[in-house]
Amino acid sequence: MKKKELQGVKEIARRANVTIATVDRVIHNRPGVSEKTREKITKIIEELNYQPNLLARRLASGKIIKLAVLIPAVTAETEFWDAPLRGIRRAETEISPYGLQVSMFFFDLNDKSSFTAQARAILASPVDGVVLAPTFVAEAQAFTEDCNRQRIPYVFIDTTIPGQANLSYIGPPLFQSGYLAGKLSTYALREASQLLVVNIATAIESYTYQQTEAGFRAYLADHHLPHPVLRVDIHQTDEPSVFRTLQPLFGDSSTIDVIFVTNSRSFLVARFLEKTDLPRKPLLIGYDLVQENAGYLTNGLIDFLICHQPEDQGYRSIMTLYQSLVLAKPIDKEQYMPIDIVTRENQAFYRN
Amino acid sequence: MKKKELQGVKEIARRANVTIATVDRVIHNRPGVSEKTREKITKIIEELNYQPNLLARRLASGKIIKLAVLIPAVTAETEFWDAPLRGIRRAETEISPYGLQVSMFFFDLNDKSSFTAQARAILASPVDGVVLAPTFVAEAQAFTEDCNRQRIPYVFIDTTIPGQANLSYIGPPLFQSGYLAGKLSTYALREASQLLVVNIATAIESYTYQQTEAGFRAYLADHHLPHPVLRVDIHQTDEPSVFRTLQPLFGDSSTIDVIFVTNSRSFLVARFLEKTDLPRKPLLIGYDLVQENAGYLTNGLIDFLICHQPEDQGYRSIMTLYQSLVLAKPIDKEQYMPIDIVTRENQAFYRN
DNA sequence: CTGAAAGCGCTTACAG
DNA sequence: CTGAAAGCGCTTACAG
Repeated sequence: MKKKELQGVKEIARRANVTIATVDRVIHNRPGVSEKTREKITKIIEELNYQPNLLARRLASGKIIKLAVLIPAVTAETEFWDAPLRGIRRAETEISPYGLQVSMFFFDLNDKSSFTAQARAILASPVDGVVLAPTFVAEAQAFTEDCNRQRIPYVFIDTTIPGQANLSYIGPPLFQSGYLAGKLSTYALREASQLLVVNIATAIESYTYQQTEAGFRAYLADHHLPHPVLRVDIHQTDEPSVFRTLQPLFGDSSTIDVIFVTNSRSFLVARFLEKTDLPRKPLLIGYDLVQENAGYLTNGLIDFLICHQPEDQGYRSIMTLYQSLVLAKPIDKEQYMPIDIVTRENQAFYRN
Repeated sequence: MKKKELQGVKEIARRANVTIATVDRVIHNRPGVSEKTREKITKIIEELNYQPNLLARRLASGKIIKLAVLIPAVTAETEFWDAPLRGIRRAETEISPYGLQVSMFFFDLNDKSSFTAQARAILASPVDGVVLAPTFVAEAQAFTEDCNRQRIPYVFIDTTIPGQANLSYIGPPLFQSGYLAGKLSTYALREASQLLVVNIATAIESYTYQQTEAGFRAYLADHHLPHPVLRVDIHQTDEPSVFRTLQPLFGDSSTIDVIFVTNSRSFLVARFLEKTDLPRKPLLIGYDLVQENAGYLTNGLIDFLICHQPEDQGYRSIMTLYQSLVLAKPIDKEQYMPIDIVTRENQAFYRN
């Protein structure tokens, strides 16, 4: 009577007096097992506190899990998206040995129809999970409805749409991010100061900008700061458009001491400041350590960049699907990124 | 003639007209293979751009890889170490399915001999890799020499010793961290201001404090700020000792407008400020979002906490060994953490 | 409803 | 110096 110490399904099978095939059926809730043996096996599984060996599982099932990613293409103007892309690639190399595969689909931030076309391409072939930036609200909703119908889980990255069935949102806490910008503003406030909020984007209606600005104003209100807040929306992202809009605001008697740019295009404002002769440089707060911003941070025209670890956002978006699909872990619906303050002094060590 | 598409070692073996055992020998550079077949197999491996299946490898070799961690015990006074510990635990659960095992060894920050005793305990049983905080220089060196001799790789966390054979250092860039503190100081500087650097620790001689203070002073020098910098070393970390030392510095005519505490014990200074009636609260800059500091950040007695993602330091230390030992990846000798600025406004989202 | 067998891509003795 | 075989802990048809 030698009882070898068996492991896993074998040990369960031995104790239950069945074969491992039956054990496997119970583990995966597959039909074709009598209630009696199902109960017996379930009990043993609990007794043993059985944890499946994931390596063996992935090795045995030849299946490849397919993930798709739908984000803006990286251009000179939208360099921001390079960082999430890097994070996605890093996650991919990390999990590809375990039988996962990631396909990229890029859309044009200036063209809603490109989003729809790419979304369609994703659903044209089999896919087990999706990461997307739901920049265009209506188009994104049409897509997620299809996903819901086909029971394909999806994760929002960088932007969110409230009230969706997304597995998770991975991105900044927008309101609080603007709130911090409000705080940073105070370092430059004098009695007569005015503040200026600048939105430079083609999709100004975005939930993102509203939330961010609301947070910014909330800080000032909470601290009873009476300084007026101006705001300009610049719909075209080219340099002439930006200059044309800003010039009238910075006359000789301008008291704008703080400029808050609500996205990564603060370098356009810095460029304006660079070419304009002002008696006193306003404090300039922007978003994201993209290359052009980095230069202006170094030379002092931009004072603060608020960042939300874009590389990590990309990484986490993939890993979240991995954890849900492969490890069956529960997932937090909101995964807020930290609100990082990047200055000239710490920028070299920032993980972008 | 049906040629099935074989994978991995099988395909290599088929092409080389040998068995997979021989292929395995070549892959692992084991002896007992004729030069001729070794060459033939090596060539095929290159042609195929063969990537071993790590799952299969770990599954087949029953071996368990053992890691040991040597860090300070978490106490009320050294709560900082709770965060790296959490990161280590997170990494452990992530990699334990792949046959890794982590053992913890804690030493007492007030007792060098406890470090040595724990170091000895680590080497008493088989171990494949070590993470350690080399707080006590001489003791740590004695230990790492043993590791060198036994060819056990080790990673430094949070603190480093220059010129060692450590696989990697994972922690803050100290000088630059102090430099940033210098920058933050300037928000409170008036013409007559003095600045105060406070070291509160039992091991004042540490390389860490020297570097940090050097960076702090360097910022002021680089920007031609003529304000005097005082410095006090407080060797005992109890409240009375701290109060006794600080009191004389904050007389009625004190012009100290900035206090920079070089480690996580800024809450002790905050407590002093809380109980002392000063005409004008100095700007207080400290390190690490430990609980006691968090409270003073919220109520405004501490203005800035500089943090270096301690949880992530722990996580990375283990993952670095994993990547080296299991995936045979090359490792950066310096893995500098970002220099994060935590304020009342963004503290809720900080990943500590 | 249950089982016997092959196989995932490797490693590990052991035999010759 | 090389090979034949068993096995790691699972999954997947297929048979009954």
